Amino acid sequence: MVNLNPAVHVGPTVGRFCVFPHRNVMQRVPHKVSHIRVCMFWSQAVEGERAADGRRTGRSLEGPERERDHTRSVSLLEQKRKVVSSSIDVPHARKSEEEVDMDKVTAAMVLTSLSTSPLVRSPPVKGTEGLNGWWKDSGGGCFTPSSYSSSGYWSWSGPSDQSNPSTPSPPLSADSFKPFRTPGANGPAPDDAIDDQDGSSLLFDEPIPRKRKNSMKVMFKCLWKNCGKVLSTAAGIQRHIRTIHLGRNWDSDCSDGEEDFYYSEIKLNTDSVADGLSSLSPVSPSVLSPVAPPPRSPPTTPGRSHAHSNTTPLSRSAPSALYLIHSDHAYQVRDTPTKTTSNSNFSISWQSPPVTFTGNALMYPPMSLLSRKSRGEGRKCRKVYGMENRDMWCTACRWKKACQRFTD
DNA sequence: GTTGCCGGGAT
DNA sequence: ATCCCGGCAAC
Ligand SMILES: [Zn+2]
Repeated sequence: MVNLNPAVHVGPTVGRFCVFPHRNVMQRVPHKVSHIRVCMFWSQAVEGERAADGRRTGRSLEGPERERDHTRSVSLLEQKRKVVSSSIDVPHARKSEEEVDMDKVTAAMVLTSLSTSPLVRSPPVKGTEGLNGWWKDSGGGCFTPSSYSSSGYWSWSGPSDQSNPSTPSPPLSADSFKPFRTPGANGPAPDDAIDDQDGSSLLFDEPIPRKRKNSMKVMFKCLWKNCGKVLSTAAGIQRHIRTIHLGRNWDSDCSDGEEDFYYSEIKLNTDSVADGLSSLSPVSPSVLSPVAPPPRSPPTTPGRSHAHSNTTPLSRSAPSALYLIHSDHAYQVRDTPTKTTSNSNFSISWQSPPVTFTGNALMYPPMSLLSRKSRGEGRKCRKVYGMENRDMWCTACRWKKACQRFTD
């Protein structure tokens, strides 16, 4: 369509040479209606929730003449959210009673955490919709049994090695799931990485039941006046409070949770292992290792100048971005130098970032606001080659992803 | 206004 | 997996 006949106005002498974009001009035909069915990851039982939305993208040339017609987005978001909550306990099959129960509990917890907007822990999402951002993330992370493998990055792939692509996620989801789980829940699950002793996962009153990074040592401090005892396990501190201060009986059985109010979690930053390489271990190390070998905490991201330096050692995706940048260029059609990083599938944990926040009440605000990622200032393919040579751009640029040719 | 690119949709 | 785009923040 749109023939743009090259403005070959035959000049007096020569036809003016003109480069014009003949890129895949007719690539996207205006097409049909797409039902936006928001199929959440594990529940797609949404019916009646569809919006027909004729959205065509006639893209005839470059930029400015694309047309859009409908506005959705907000309502869409709304919908999604609804989906989540409405189908929150759509279990699959019959289960034993306990399990069903467990599901409910889980569901309840999820709901709870959805509705109580997280106070601190402002994830680096947009200012406007912190909650949404958060919600999205946890959605991906928590609810999917085998979430969305390529969770973070739009392209990842080890050309040759690559264990199967769907593996990476499990630890991930499992991990993020943790907070929402009831201690005994998974029956035989040998879970419990260091950080979550049975007792502690019960405390949801605390704003953030989130995953902890491991360079932190978490302690629990009794807040009872004049006490100030510090124990290393939640169970311990609970017991302490129950017995010493509340005068309850010793066996934990029915902890009505009251003691939760009297202790607080503090984290000691034992961050010493710096080694950057160790982090190559495929999945987020914290989850796998039972003993939480402090993998490393990148307080500052070495590579990219702008980084999203987040003071907390649990910084957001910075580190991963780091190796991603150099290691996965699979999509890169040309200039693919080599593909460093021998193997080790990096499946990046990626989703954890928003989840990170560690502390709770005690956490003083070192700086809740991290600088937003600044734009890399170097010019990129787009600028260099210009719109009209779009097919000289690197693939990433063409896809509006982070440029891989001119990395900063 | 433009540029870089994240998040996510479509295929 | 690949391609594309909406939209946003940084310019
Ligand atoms: Zn590029």
